Parts: sequence; C-alpha cells; structure tokens
Amino acid sequence: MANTRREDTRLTVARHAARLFVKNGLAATSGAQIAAASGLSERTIWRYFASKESCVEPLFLAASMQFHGKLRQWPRNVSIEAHLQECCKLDGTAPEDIEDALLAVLLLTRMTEEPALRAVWLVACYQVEQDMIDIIADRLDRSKKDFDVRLCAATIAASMRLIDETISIAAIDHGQIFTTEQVAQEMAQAIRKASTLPICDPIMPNVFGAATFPERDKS
Amino acid sequence: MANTRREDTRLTVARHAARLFVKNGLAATSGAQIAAASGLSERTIWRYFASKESCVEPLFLAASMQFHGKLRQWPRNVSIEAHLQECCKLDGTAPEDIEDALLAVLLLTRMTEEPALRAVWLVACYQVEQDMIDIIADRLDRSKKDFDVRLCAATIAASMRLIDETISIAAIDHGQIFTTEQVAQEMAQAIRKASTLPICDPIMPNVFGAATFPERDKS
DNA sequence: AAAGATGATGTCAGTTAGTGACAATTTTGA
DNA sequence: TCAAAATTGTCACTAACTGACATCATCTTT
Repeated sequence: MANTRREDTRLTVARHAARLFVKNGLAATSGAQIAAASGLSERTIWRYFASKESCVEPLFLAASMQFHGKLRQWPRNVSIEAHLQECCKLDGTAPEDIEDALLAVLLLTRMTEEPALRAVWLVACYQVEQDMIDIIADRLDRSKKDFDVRLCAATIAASMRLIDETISIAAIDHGQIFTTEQVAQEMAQAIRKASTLPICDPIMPNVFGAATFPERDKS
Repeated sequence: MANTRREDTRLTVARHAARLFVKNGLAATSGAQIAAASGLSERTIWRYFASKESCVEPLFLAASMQFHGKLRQWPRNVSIEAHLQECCKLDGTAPEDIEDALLAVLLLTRMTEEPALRAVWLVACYQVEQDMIDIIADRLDRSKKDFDVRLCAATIAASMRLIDETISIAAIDHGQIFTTEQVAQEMAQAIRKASTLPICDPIMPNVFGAATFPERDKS
C-alpha cells in the first residue's frame, strides 16, 4: 500500500465522473462538473487524470480487480474453480464494492455509443494483463519475460474481459440476474479455456524431475 | 469496396500524422501541423478523426491487417502455418505497405512513453478481434454470437497483438532482423497456441458425424 | 450539356479540455 | 515547533474540437 492516497482520490473522482457519464453522457459532462461533484478544483482533476474520459479508469480497474485481485492469493495447490468459488463464499463483498461494480457495469453497456469509454476500458484491461504476467510467472516459476508466460497472460486477460462485457450486457440490457457464484464459475471456466499454460489445476511439486532436488553437496 | 474514399484519406492523414508523431512526439505535434502536412484544413481533420491521437488508427489497422486480412481467404483445408507461409511467398508486398508497416512498428515502440498511443493501438486490435469473430464463425459453421467463438477470437487477437508488439520491439529497440517468413511462422505458432477452438488444422467434412448427412427424405 | 441535388471542404467564430506559473495551504519529518 | 516538501487553488493561456454557413466538387436526371 505505497501510494494509496493518490489512488483513493482517483477512485472517488472516478465514481462521480461515472455517475455523471451514465446520467448525461460523455459529451454533456464537463470537467468543471466532475470537479464540482468531487469537491475539487478543475485544475486538480487534470493533475489526477490526463483526459475527461480517463476519469473512470480507476473504476474499471477496481471492477476488474474484483476477480483478478483474488488471483494474487491463489494458492498453488488449488484449482481455479475451487479458488474462485472459495473466494466468493467467505467474501462478504463490501457494499461500496458492489456500488462500484454496478457503476462499472453501467459504463460497460454504454461502450457502443461512447467509443471513448471503450478505449479507457481496454487500457484498464491491459493493466490487468500486465498484472497477470506476474501471477503466472510466480505460479510456474518462470520468467516474466518469457513469451509463453506473456501469451498466457494476454489470453487469460482477454477471456476475463469478455466475461465482464458479456455478463454486463446480459444483466443490464437483457435483465438477467447473476449470483456472485455464477459469475465466479463462468470466469473460472473462461480462464481455463483460455490458458495456454497449465496453471488452472493444482501445481504439484515436481517430484519426478530430478532437477528439482537440491544437488547434494559435493564437499 | 463501399466507402473506400473516406478510408483512403483517413489512411493518408494517418501516414502524415504518424511521421510527425515519430519525429516530434505527440505533445509537440498540433492538429494544424497534421492538417498542413496532409494538405487539408484543420476542420476537415476533425471531421475524419475524433482526436489527435486517433489520427494514426488507420495505420495500426493497416498494419494488423497485413496478416489478419489474409485469414479472410484462409481455405478450410489448409493449416494456419501452411496458409500464412503460402501467403508470404506469392505475396510481393507492395512498397507502400512496407512503408506503412515500418511506420506502425515505430509507433508501437513509442507506446511506453506515449500512453495515448497505446489506447489507439488497443482499439485497433479490438477491431481486429471483431473481424476475427466472423472468420472463426465461418470456418466452423458456428454462430457469431456463440460465446466460445467470441472467446477464441479474443484470444487469437490477443496473441496477434502480442506478436506484433514483441517483434516490433525486438526489431527497433534491439536491432533484430526478421524475414516475412519468420514473422509468419511466429504468428502462426502464437495463433495455434492461443486458439481455444480447433481452427488451426484443416477442417475436414465431418464424415463420422451422422448429423452432417442430409436426412433421407421420408416421403 | 444544363441544372439541380447531394455531399465534401474551407472559413471563422466560439467553447472547453488541458497546461504553466505562482501563491496559498496542508502534510511530513526532524 | 519549524522548515522542507508535497498538494491544491487561482488565473491566464494554449490548443483541441465544434457549429454555422458559404463554397465547391460530384453525380444524377433530363
């Protein structure tokens, strides 16, 4: 938790901006309005964000992190399905997180009318992908620079994005209801299908590979 | 070739904008400069593009299409490797296409310093992904709405993006040289690894599945 | 070929996103 | 507690972008 302060204000600005975007649309929302709603001067807004649209990025990130973040604590000896299910159970998701998720979902359904939002969303997903590289490299004891590790991160991140988009549209535009468990299950399935490396099942200590044992000291 | 006119001017503007961006950076390039270089009024530029950065989008699209476009003519009975190799051979890539590819590659290597460029690139890749949905749906006789088709399109598009990025950086920043055949091979490999559906090998008419035979007329 | 319709472009004025400079304020740290 | 450092506000300014309207090219129809 290093630079938490900055991230906090970014997130609150994002919430206000998102509400305005959802209510009035991107074009009809001014930087001044976002500033006023956030209780900051407009100048300060531009110190936190490079553009009007990107104000909602922290929200997208937070939404993605609802599942992605959990992969950081994914123990090596449990499968993806088991882990995500487990997380949902003990996880009394904070009310503010639910609020954030709802806002993000509303934004996602606006992407066709507001192309600028899609760009922000894709950038957020790119961040997730970069994060995913670390997770996979750790889980497999491979280098973060390994092309196959990066490929796996990219395909998994893409699958998570697709689930997010699909479920959002199904929920808002077609009125379907999802429990957290259902979403977790869909997510786990998609991740499994998309992974190009064997990370979804428990990773067993490599008992059969001699190289794993420490070499006996020759002295 | 419906609205080719518009696309043509968009591409030429993109070329000029890209050269300016590469030479002077995004911030130091003004809309007026892009307009002047393209021989158009500034107002017209804003009629073709929604923002300064997005001026290069057609170039990114053209670059992606160098391989992706070929997948549109991918016969069902040849493997991905064979097809891409074949394309390279008979393909006396037009000199302007090479020029475009070079410009795109140069832009890709600037993405770390210029985050706005990355957003544009990701949007271009998203377009490719949407296109990929059609290709896969056609090849497998499945619906474009099928989640698994869309998932496969997403993972493949992600892998193509990664190859583009990786090869660009290797070429420009680390001075590696690639032949078109090499790139085609890397691309084919990555696509194969990333596909979540069996589209990379020749698609055989489904002789074993009874459902494929037309039902005998019962009359 | 003339003429009218349609659409693309230029001009210019106006709005608003976004920046630089500096003063005021808050936070930090010894 | 006091000074250094970081954050914010104010204000003037630049440049991205839009609206309105005139002009010009293109295309169709007769």
